[in-house]
Amino acid sequence: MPATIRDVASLAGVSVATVSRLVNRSGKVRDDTAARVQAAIEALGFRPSAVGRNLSTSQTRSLGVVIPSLTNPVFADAVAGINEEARARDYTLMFTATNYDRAEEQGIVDAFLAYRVDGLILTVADPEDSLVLDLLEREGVPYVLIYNQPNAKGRPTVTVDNVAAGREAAEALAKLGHRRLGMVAGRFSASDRALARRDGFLTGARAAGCPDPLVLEVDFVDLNAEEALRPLYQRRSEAPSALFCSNDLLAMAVVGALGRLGLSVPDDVSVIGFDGLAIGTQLHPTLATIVQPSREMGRAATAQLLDRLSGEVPPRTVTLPHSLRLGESAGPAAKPSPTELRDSPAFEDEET
Amino acid sequence: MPATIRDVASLAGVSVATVSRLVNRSGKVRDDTAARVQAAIEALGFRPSAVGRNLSTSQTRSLGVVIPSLTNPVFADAVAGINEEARARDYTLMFTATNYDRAEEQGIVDAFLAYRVDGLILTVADPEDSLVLDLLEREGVPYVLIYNQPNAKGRPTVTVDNVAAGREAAEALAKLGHRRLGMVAGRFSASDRALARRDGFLTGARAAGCPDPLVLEVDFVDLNAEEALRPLYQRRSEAPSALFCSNDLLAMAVVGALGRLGLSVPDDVSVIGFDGLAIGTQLHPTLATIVQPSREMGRAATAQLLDRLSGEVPPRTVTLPHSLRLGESAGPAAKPSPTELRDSPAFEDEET
DNA sequence: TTCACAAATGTAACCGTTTACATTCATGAA
DNA sequence: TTCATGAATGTAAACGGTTACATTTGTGAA
Repeated sequence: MPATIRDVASLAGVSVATVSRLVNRSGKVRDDTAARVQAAIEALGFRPSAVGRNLSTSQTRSLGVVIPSLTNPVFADAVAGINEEARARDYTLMFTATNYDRAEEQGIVDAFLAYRVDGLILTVADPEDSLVLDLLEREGVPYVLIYNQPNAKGRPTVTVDNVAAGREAAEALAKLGHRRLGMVAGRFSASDRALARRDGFLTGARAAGCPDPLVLEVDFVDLNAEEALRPLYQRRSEAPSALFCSNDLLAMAVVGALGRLGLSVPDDVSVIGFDGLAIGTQLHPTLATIVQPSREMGRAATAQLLDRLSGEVPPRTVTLPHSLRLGESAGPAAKPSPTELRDSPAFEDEET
Repeated sequence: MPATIRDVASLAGVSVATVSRLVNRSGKVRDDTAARVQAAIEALGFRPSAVGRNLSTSQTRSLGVVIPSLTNPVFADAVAGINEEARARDYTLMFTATNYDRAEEQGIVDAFLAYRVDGLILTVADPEDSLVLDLLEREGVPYVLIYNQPNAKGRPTVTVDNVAAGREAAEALAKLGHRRLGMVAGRFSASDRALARRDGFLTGARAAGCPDPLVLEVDFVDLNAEEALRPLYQRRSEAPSALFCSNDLLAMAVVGALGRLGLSVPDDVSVIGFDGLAIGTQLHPTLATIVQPSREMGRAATAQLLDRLSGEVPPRTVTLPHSLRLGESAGPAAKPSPTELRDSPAFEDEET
């Protein structure tokens, strides 16, 4: 139905090659012919078909984006960054969320490959053991991971140092005087990064001489933070006085749940999240968190991928800097009462 | 580089037509030939090119999605719904965010049209006066709006009744005893729905016999809620005791800002948002809000669009039900002190 | 066995571009 | 005027599928 390059050519009385050259500035055309062709293009409302072009050039100038979920704003931020960079370079995005479902992941990548995307940006459950990534390698389709941990298979990733960040979270809490630390995380099976953050957190806690933090794994998708925390805070004196959460959304829920359990943040319990969601700075108390540059990660991943497509650079793993944002939700530990001092499991570790 | 249908055909010793028929189940092929072809497909790792198919069938089984921003989870939720429905029907999504920028909007739609998407789902700044929508009409490309207000031009939209919802917000606050109402909104120029919510809110306030609410327009993208609210709450007795916010993200920021200004929610000020973001139920206090079924809106828009593509239904505007979720952030108005009673502008309106 | 008819398969044009290569045109030098 | 040369333009073959139509094969009835 829409006008084709042949329609334009015949209306302007030139060959398709000339039209193509003009449209793509890929060759010289005399000014007067150019004007005639241009007029024909406008008269017909000619819009070159990317489909035809894709077929003939065997590239699509499109990228596939595969992330677990848009419900977590951290991914939305990354997609925003991907979108910006792709737009700037005149690439188009094919997009989908997998809802943490591996079969879905596979189906989607199949679809993207059928569309012949030039490359993919994705976050997968486990990069070490991922059929989709194996498939991409086999087919030679370039890709970059984001958020995923750098891994033994050397798969190119743009991320932050989750282990170091976890360690810093523990250190920060210890420096505030907390001894009884805890961590609340989503299922580790769905998130290699949460696992890395935990490892760092445990290391940091030990290094600071704290007893091993309690780690609470919760169902992030269908969360009831209050129920999850209630048993823990039934015996308040033994419960963690500071909680590290594997992401900000979780941290916000934890702060809310503590409030509803009658505990004050940060007076009774400190909470620190991970992600650096913008909304965290607006809340009261503002959310303490490890900030990762999500938008920038999206941009960087896209930039690398597109550079690779134009053959300039090899795949590589990039670690972007994170930072600690000490919001109001993390405060100094309360001075323990004499009884608590005696009962506390932390007591024996205390320097004297 | 990848195997083509001709490769498969020649390896299996059949014609391309037979391969095509098998792949698409579009015609009969004898069992033994089918097996031979199947074997060839697997041997070559043949993956039919959507590009070739698109060209020859002149459809792409892809949809364009254009929304203002992913930073607001309400859009992310809708996209999740769109994604689900599209996947279920085997359509692929091309996606982009416009950052509330009209030029960007135009460029993106141009790109999507070049890719020959079969249809579009979008949220625009102003559906009455939108060059992109005019363009789509002209080109005869089917589209559905989401979130946008039903409009004079009869453009198909999936939305909630924002006016009624705004009215209900006012009524709910009035029923809690509030008289001095206020509204905090993003720029109306970027959001026809915020405008509709305001209109409804004002109507509702009047109907309940409240003085006209103060309306505060703030910069949503680069928000400093505390600064925006401070002047208002300098003279607390005259300031609104209840605030309606044009979206949940704003409401969360307002609750936070009030807290930082030393005001308690809901004891000093009640806050009610709009959207029904999931995180609102996790906060403390939980966020009162008008819930709109974002995911469902995305699904419904997609379903309608795809049904139209298969020629079954005409375009139409659909209004989905919203509901009031009375969270903890909205509470009864404080009994005014005698002085306040005398000074209050609301006093004269009070029933006696 | 022959024939009619249906089932299975094949042939080739077409979808809308790009582009290598061929051709024509304009220009200035001889 | 003729010719060489470079600039401008044209021709036609891809690219990877689908599909109308033609052809071949197989089946059962006469």
